[in-house]
Amino acid sequence: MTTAGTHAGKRIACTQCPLRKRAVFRPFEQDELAFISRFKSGELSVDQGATVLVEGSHSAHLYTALSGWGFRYKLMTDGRRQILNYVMPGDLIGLQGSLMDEMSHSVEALSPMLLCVFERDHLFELYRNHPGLAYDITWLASREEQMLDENLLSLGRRTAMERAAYLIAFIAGRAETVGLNDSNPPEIPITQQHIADTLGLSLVHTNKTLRKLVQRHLISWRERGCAVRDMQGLLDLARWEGMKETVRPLV
Amino acid sequence: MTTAGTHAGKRIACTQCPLRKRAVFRPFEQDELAFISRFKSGELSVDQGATVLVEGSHSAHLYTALSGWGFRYKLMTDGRRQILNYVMPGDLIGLQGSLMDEMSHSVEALSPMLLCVFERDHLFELYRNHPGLAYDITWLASREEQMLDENLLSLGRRTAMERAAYLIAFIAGRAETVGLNDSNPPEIPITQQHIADTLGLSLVHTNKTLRKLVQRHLISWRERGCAVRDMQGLLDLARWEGMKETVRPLV
DNA sequence: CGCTTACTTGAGTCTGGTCAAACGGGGTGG
DNA sequence: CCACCCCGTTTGACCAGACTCAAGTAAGCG
Repeated sequence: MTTAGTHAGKRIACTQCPLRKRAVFRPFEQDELAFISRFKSGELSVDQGATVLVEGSHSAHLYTALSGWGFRYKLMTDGRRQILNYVMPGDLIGLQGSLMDEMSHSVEALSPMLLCVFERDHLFELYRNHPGLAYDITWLASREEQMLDENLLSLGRRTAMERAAYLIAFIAGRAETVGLNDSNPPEIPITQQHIADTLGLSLVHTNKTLRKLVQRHLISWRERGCAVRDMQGLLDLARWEGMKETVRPLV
Repeated sequence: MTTAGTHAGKRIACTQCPLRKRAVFRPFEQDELAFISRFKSGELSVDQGATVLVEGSHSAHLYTALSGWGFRYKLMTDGRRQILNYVMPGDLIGLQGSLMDEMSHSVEALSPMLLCVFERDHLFELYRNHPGLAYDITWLASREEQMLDENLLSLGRRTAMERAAYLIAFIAGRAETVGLNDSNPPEIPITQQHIADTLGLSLVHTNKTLRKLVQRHLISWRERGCAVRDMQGLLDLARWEGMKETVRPLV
């Protein structure tokens, strides 16, 4: 819940960024890369469980996840927690804190994470001098909105089983496109409590639901890890078409 | 469900826009207004119940609501409907259709609506020549995200009563800041089915829940209309702080 | 070895869902 | 003018999915 991370100078130059080599990310122009490189003020490395951004704060930074897993969530005053979405490499976080006065959600690391740090003060300069990048940022915000719409549909209209199937297919699908499959089979480093807090279900009922998915050979579960065994089965069960992941920008 | 609307030339010049006079909207520079005026390609007037944008389409337009009420929603193939958010004057809609390949949700009018029409093809020009406006568009997208986060928390973690209270307070609060209170007391032109589809509840249970809110004198209800009678009571019941509505751009 | 974290499982309860029916007002065709 | 219908709302009876409470297991760690 607490814990910090280590700031460090730039270790990786943006031009060398390994993430950028992936096919999902659109190729950037030379001058765009140069600007981003200047825009980048450092790297932040955080431990599993560390809080990267906190609700209510007015963060001076904007981050792009480079590696690892995290999640965005909100808390109610009485402690109820709702996980809003998961953070994976290539995702931009903290935009709200930069644009509006303060963050309206928190972000926590699910695994060790490496983040690229940008100064919010330079954001407007980006808008002024690099319309293409500005457009990209809007595009990323719009994509986040799309994911939230999808999650909202799920919470509102799917049954527990459908929701669980949807969620796991959703996370696994995203993870795959950004190469979060270090282990084989690729595993999602998550706790049943996280799933419960995402689906809007109790821990106990989540457990029973996941158990059924395991029995149907759709997924497998081991402590703090979930792996997809039958993606199509999950999609069918959730009555979901899957996300159309298109080429996208990496700021 | 079907129905069209009438396109019309510009009736109102952006400089004369009555919405813009409201205190919630930040004052624009002369040149910004001039650009927006050129960017605006017309007005669209739609009837109650008309579909403004449809999921899966690749719209050539982008709209700003000028007057009236609407809502964004998604459908599952088997007909389940989830309302994602409500559209009120000043809201920008159709951005997804402009940035991404296609809309991932539909928009329907709850009342007659007047919309300002922009050409998606000119959007990039806006980014190129008016970084301030580009920034504003991102800001609006970010605000939408904030509202979705809030709705997600509600669906996931609030009880039926809390959800209903939250929703009505949320809508009424937003409506007030943009002056959607033609009638007195201001009424939300909505059906219990809409509420149910927003809250993720059945129609029957929604009815019973609303009935309780009426009995507690928190709201009043008449056919197709809901009015807040005790805003603080609703906020307390929902354990919600309300939205901090700050000055915002109107594109 | 004892403690903690994460996952399991069972029993009983309750919130919210489904089914069915009815009401009231507005509109329409006869 | 009246009968009829439709839409939105209301209510009751019954059912089930999800919640809470309570325990227990298994793995990891100091």
